Amino acid sequence: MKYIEKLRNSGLRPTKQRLKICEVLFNTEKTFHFTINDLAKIIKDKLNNKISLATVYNTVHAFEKKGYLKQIPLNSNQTYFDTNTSDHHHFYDLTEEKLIDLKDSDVGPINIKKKINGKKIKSIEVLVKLDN
Amino acid sequence: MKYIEKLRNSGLRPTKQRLKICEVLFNTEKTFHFTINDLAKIIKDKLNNKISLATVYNTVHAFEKKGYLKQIPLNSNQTYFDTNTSDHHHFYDLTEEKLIDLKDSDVGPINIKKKINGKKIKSIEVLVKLDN
DNA sequence: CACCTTTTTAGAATCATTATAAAGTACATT
DNA sequence: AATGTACTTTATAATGATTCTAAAAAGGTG
Repeated sequence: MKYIEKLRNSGLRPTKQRLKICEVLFNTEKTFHFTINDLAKIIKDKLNNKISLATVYNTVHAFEKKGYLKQIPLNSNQTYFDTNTSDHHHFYDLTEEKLIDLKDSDVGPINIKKKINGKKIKSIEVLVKLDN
Repeated sequence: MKYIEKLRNSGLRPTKQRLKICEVLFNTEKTFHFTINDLAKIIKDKLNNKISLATVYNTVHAFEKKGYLKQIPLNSNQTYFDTNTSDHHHFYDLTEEKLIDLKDSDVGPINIKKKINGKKIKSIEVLVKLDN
């Protein structure tokens, strides 16, 4: 399995649960956005494979810490994650409550002129809200 | 009182509670960021004036709907609001968990090249995360 | 296999937010 | 000023996402 090494190299034991979650998250052509509940639902319904909700939370947070997932800043009662960890931005369709990827080139360069003493820029994220 | 008209014009009855919250939010030189709990605490501790938490929630949401407040997209367990409703962006200091305003001119023009059929851009928000 | 550490798990706990429904208030009309 | 009605406030309960707990299970090393 191709994810065993990836996990070991990150200092995470390749457990059945983590490998299964890797399959769901990373074994696809396209990247996608999801909430913890989305993910738990996919595992239960599509894969007929019960993983405890606590484990799904633990794993997603572990993957995020390792840089395999990104949180998307958004005002929602649920936290959204993105399997696309490259620099890019989002449309958020307020009517349909759906996220849409914006390629970096769709936004053009962003140049932050202000500097804060002793602080480094870790990420720049643009959220474009859409209406009808 | 200067807020009575403002409220009436928005179709909101100028109740004691709403006027008090207006004082806290809008009767200051500088704009600021806050959570519901911050606001409830200010009312209770600094103003010795108990307003039910439900009312604080209702009022803040009413003000947001009328455009007097903006939500700040951020991954946090609490919702952050901004009394500055003009176009501007934010630094988020991950270490101190603090928001810092970025003037529009600190960021430079943002030109979204991609269009979505039948959708209008309602807002563009940039979040710059800071590290040590 | 034996040992030790990490991980999983079910269920409880937490905490922000929303819903409920009863009491209070604003305000237009008389 | 009294009345009626719709809007507000309030305390409290309900909801729902997330985190905690501590016991059982699994991974990995010798």
